[in-house]
Amino acid sequence: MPMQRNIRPMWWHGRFRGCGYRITAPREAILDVLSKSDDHLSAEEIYIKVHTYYPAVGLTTIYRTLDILANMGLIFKFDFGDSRARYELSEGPKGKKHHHHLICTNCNRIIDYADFIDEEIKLLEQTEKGLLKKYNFKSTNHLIQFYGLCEKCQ
Amino acid sequence: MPMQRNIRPMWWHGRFRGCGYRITAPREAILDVLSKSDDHLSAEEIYIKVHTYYPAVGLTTIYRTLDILANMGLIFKFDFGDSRARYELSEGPKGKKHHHHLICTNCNRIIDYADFIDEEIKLLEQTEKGLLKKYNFKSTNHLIQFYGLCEKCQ
DNA sequence: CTCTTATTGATAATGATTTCCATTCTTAAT
DNA sequence: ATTAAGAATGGAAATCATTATCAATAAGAG
Repeated sequence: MPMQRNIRPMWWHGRFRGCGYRITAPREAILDVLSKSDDHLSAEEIYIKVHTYYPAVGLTTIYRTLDILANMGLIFKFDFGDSRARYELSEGPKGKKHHHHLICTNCNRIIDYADFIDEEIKLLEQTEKGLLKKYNFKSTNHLIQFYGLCEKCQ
Repeated sequence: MPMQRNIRPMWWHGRFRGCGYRITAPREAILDVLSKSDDHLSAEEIYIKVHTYYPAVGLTTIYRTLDILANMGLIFKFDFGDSRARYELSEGPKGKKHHHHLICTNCNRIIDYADFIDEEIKLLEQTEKGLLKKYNFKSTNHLIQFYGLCEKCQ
C-alpha cells in the first residue's frame, strides 16, 4: 500500500538530494504542512496534520525530519518558552518574508511582525561584522524576540 | 539543625519581602551562588553548587526559587538550545552589565558581549515604541542572540 | 514564645524528545 | 523493469528536564 506521492519535483527536492537525503512521502507531507501553514507549529501539531492524510506516519519521523530540515536551514526552530519547540519554514520560494516575533507572556500568543525589520537587519549586519572582528565569531543566524503583553492581555 | 544564615540584610531582601516572600536559607544560598558566578548556570549546576554548602537543599526548591526570581525580574532565564534552561542575575547591584549572547552551534559555548549594545538598545527601544503603537503590544523585555561558530570551532 | 501558613524536600508524575531495532521503502546499478 | 544495499520508518521503551503532591518544617507577625 504505497502512499500517494507527488510526482512533480518540488522546489526543495534538489537541495534535499544534494544533501544525500532521500525523498519520501512523510517528508513531502511534512514540508507540505509547513508550507501551507502560517502558524508556528509544534512537532505534535504537525504530526496531527500529517496524520490526517497519512495515518501511517509516526511522531518519531516528524521529529527526525524536522531535525534534518532545521539543520539544512529549510526551517527555523523556535523556543517561545512554552516547553515545546516550534517550527516554521525559513525564507525561500514558499517561506514567509523574514520577520521577528512578539511573545505574550500571559496568553502565549505569538505575533509576527516585519515592521522595522529593515533597520533591525541593518544594525544586526553591522553588529555581526563587529563580532567577527572582535571575537572572531562567525554568525550564521540571529534571533530577536520581544516579550510582553498583547492587546487582549493588558 | 538550623542552617547558618547571613544576618545582615542583603540587597534583595527588601524587594523580596515586598513581594510577600520569606527569606530562607535556600533562597539566600541560591542568590549567593548566582551572584558569585559569571556563567549561565542551569538549575542542576546551581543545585550542585548550593548542595556543597547546604546538602539539605533539594532540586525542587532550586526550581521553585528560580521561578520566583525570574518572575520578580531578579534573574533572567535563557534557552540556548541545549534543552535546559539557564539562569543569570539580571542587572542590579550585583548583576553584570547588560549584555547579549553569542551561541556556538557546534560546541555550545556562550559568549557574552556588550559591544554595540548601546546602538542595539536604542534601536530596540524605538522598535518597542513602534510595536506598542501598531500592535498595542506592551513589551517588557527583549532577547537578542547570535548563532554561529566560535573561534575554535570554525 | 506561639500560632499561622509559607516553604521545603523526597518521591512520583509529566511530557517533550530520543533511542532502539526489526521491517519497509528509495534509489543506484544492473 | 529487477535487484540489492542501506537509508528511512514507526512503535515501544528510554531519557531527562521540569512539575505536582504532600506531610513535615521553619519564618516571622503578634
